[in-house]
Amino acid sequence: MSSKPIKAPTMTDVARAAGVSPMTVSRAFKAGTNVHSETRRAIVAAADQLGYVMNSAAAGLSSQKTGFIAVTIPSINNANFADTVRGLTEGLRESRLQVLLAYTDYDVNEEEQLVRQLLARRPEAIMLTGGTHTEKCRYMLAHAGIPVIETWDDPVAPVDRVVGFSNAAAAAILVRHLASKGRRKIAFLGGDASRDTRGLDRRRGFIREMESLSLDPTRLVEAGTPPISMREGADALVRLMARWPDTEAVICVSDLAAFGALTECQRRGIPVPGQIAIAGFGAYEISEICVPPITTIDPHCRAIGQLTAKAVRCALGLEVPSKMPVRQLIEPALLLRASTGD
Amino acid sequence: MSSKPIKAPTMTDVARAAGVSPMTVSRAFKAGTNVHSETRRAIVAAADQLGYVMNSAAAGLSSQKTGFIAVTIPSINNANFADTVRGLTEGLRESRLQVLLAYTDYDVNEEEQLVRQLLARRPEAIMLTGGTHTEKCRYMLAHAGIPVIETWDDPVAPVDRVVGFSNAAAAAILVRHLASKGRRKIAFLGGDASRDTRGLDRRRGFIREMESLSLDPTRLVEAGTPPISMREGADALVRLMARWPDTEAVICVSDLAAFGALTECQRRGIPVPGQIAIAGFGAYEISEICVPPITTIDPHCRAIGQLTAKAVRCALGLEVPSKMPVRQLIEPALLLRASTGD
DNA sequence: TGTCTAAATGTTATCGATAACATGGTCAAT
DNA sequence: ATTGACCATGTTATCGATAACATTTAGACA
Repeated sequence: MSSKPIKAPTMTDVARAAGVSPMTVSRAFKAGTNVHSETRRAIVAAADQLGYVMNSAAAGLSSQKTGFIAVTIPSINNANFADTVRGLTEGLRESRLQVLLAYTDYDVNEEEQLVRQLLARRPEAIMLTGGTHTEKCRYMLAHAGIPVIETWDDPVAPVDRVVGFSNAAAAAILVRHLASKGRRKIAFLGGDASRDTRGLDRRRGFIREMESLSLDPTRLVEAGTPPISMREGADALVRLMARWPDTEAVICVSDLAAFGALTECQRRGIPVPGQIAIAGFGAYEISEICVPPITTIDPHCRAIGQLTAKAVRCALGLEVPSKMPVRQLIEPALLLRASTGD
Repeated sequence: MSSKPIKAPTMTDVARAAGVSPMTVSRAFKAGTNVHSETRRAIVAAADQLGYVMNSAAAGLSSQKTGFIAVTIPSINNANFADTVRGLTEGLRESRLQVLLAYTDYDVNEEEQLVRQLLARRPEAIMLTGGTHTEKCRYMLAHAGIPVIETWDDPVAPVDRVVGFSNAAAAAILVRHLASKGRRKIAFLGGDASRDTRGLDRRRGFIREMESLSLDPTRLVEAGTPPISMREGADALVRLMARWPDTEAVICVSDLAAFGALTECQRRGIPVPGQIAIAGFGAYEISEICVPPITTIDPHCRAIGQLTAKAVRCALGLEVPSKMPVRQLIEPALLLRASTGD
């Protein structure tokens, strides 16, 4: 069936079948146009009969409106980014804009390719996860002539608009909390340095805050290539305890790594939080439901998506008043759980 | 910056800047064409300088090749579908095809909308998750004139090609295994009936196999609207034990629900697998790493994606020999773990 | 009745690229 | 010198829709 390339019907075909001009068909498919109800009915009938599906590439070319916004996320298998996309989709539902998704695999070079491909389809705006890009990528974005929204970060030199938070500050919150509970030998468990700039920012925030509290900031364990899996979190905990057996707390780059570390403690009979406290990042469901539940940071993923939607609407003039700060920062929340003795 | 709608440069702009005709620019960007190396260099330089990005809508219109395939998945936050997409992407890397992703939220009406929007962009093939669609959706797919691949299912009346497995048979495998271990009072924990047809198929397979073993197939707990969260799995376990306190095993529609149920047992001091055995579905990482690890079914997600890629290449004649069965069934694997006493 | 307005529809040009064909050069073989 | 093959490039028509303008018709109102 698929092997016969029966050419898909065009608007002209529908027009002929309905006995009108192509322009009338075009209007019939667009809301808010003056087409006689009977004519419209005949056109819709003809279209259904032919199995007609509009060619939106042609429509976009002609009208210069493609009706979608592009979104890059690091991974399609991440509850945090999924929530952000959900918030974005919700916030755009009322408008005529769809979301076109692509994932970068936590790689800025992959991102550059992707951004090129996405911009080639002429989105009306683009949302990026993170504020670190290749030079070429920044240049393309800046010259695309559309609103660009960087999220999940607080970039020093934003391309355009920002909806995010400081990953470094979020890590610092955890450090301060653990220190306030009397834990002094605190480790950071994260991915290796080449990718996942948000994870790197968290590590940077960890180091800075440890220093400012006059604590040793060198207990850093590399768990592998981001995204860090639960297994990698577990393995890294083994290395951590081998090298620094007296560690009193570990801050993990994500809840998934934290959960992996927790399970390893369970397998080894290390009491949590008795001997070691564990904290994660992201407020994933697992951190709430596991036993014991894990202290974490909630970055308000969905709100990021919703605010991004608003930023897009403002930038495109779909919202009145169309004023809104170009840089929107969200305050992450600390969720205290049993894994840190709370 | 984004507020000034500086029109993006076109191929004609690049041509002018490089002192050649637009056609030469077009050729310069296409591999395997004869363009003098110096000319090409000048064109690329001009394009970079202008921040030129090709308009692939126009290119697709003209060449009748859009260079992408459409993919619908139920959710962007699911490791199983993510793995399938990854396998697909890998399998398509060598070809000129990109993947365009959209998610249905486990809703066939949403899927219909989505399929219409995707077909409107004229993909060269489309992959769907599941074999259940609205009538209109099937009609559109059948008339799109492109290869259609239904996955993650074994549909009775496929639209075109299939790469999948029987969800019912997979559930039956679990039933047989638990029965063979002497468990007779087995429950099924799944989502309510209106959505997620793959989950429904698993339940159907559970009931049929229980009946054929002369066991009571009526211990069915509804955990909420798919996708079932860990929390919903935990809550459902509470209801299950309230209603049928003597239950000896529970098969969950996914590993996430199974893990939720497991944590609830831990909170309530119910021994697993001592009092109750727990099995999941999907071979998610969590089922392997949690304590105790959970018995599950591995549907070979990535292989589904890879085979789909191959099916696409065959259907489009990119592969020699371009012969391949139209219906590819994969055998899910049973992974035995401690949660069922293995 | 005549004039005006709005609704309903058609006509033409255009969006940005590429296919198909046309053209002018270079170089080797005859 | 002639032929032909091939390379490099230009020209024209076209993909499928829509914007902008043109036209026709029906009804409202003076």
